[in-house]
Amino acid sequence: MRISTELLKGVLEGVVLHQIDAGINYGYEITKTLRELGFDDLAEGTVYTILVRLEKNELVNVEKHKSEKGPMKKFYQLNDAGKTRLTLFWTHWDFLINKMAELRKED
Amino acid sequence: MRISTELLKGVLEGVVLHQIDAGINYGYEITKTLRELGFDDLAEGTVYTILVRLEKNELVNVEKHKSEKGPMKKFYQLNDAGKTRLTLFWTHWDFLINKMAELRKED
DNA sequence: TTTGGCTACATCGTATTACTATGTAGTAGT
DNA sequence: ACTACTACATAGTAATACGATGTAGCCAAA
Repeated sequence: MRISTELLKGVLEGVVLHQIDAGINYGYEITKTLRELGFDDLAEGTVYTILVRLEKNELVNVEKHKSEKGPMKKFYQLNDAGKTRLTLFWTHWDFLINKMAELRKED
Repeated sequence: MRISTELLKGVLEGVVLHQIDAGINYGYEITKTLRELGFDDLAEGTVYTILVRLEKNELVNVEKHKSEKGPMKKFYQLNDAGKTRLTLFWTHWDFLINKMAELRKED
C-alpha cells in the first residue's frame, strides 16, 4: 500500500529504532524487512538518511564488519539514549492512536 | 502531552478533515476542540495553514458568515473530493497502525 | 570475459509540512 | 481607554521522506 509519505514522517525513525533494537542491525536488511512487512515503497535512501541522523544524534553505536557477500556492513546498536528515545517514541505513538480513536468515536 | 511534531505530520490534515465532517466548521473552533481533546500544543497558525491548503486543493467549500462575536467566520464543508480524501486518510491510518502493531509484536 | 544481478552503503536536491511569531479586526465588559 | 476574547492570515524556519544517482564488492551465466 502506498501510504502518503507525510503520514510516515516521525514514524519511520521510531520504526528503524525498533528494528535495530530487535537485532536487525544494518541498513540493507532494515530496508528489506520493513518492505516485507508492508512498507512496500520504502526507499533505500530513506533508511540510510535515518541511520545517518541517528548516528549524528548519538542514539546508536556503530561498527563495521566484513560481509559474506558484497561490501562492508555497518552494524548499529542502540545506546542508552537510543533506548530512551525508542521508549519515548512508543509512548507518543500510543498517545496518538488513543487520541485518534477518541476523535473518531465521537458521534 | 508534547508529541514530537514530526509525528503529527500528515495526521493533522486528516484530523482537521474529520472535524469539518463532524460539523466543526471553522478554524477557531477546530483549534479549540482539538486542544481540548489532547493536542494541547496545537498552534492556531497550524490549523489555518491546513485550512488554506485544503481550500487550495479543492477539498472543501467555503462560505463566510457573520459571527456573533468578533470578525467574520469562514465556514468549511467537505466536498466530494474532501470526503474521498478523508476515507483514504482513515484507510492509510488503519493500515499504518496495523503494521506498527505487527512490528511491535514480533519478538 | 563481460554482462547482469544481488548485496550494501552514500548523498544531493526537492517538496511538503507543522510551528513560531506576529499582525489585523471586531465585539463586549470594566 | 483598556482588557479579554473571538477569528483569520501569513512570512519565515526546521525537519524529514523520497527520488535519483553513484560507488563498490561478489557471483553466476552467457
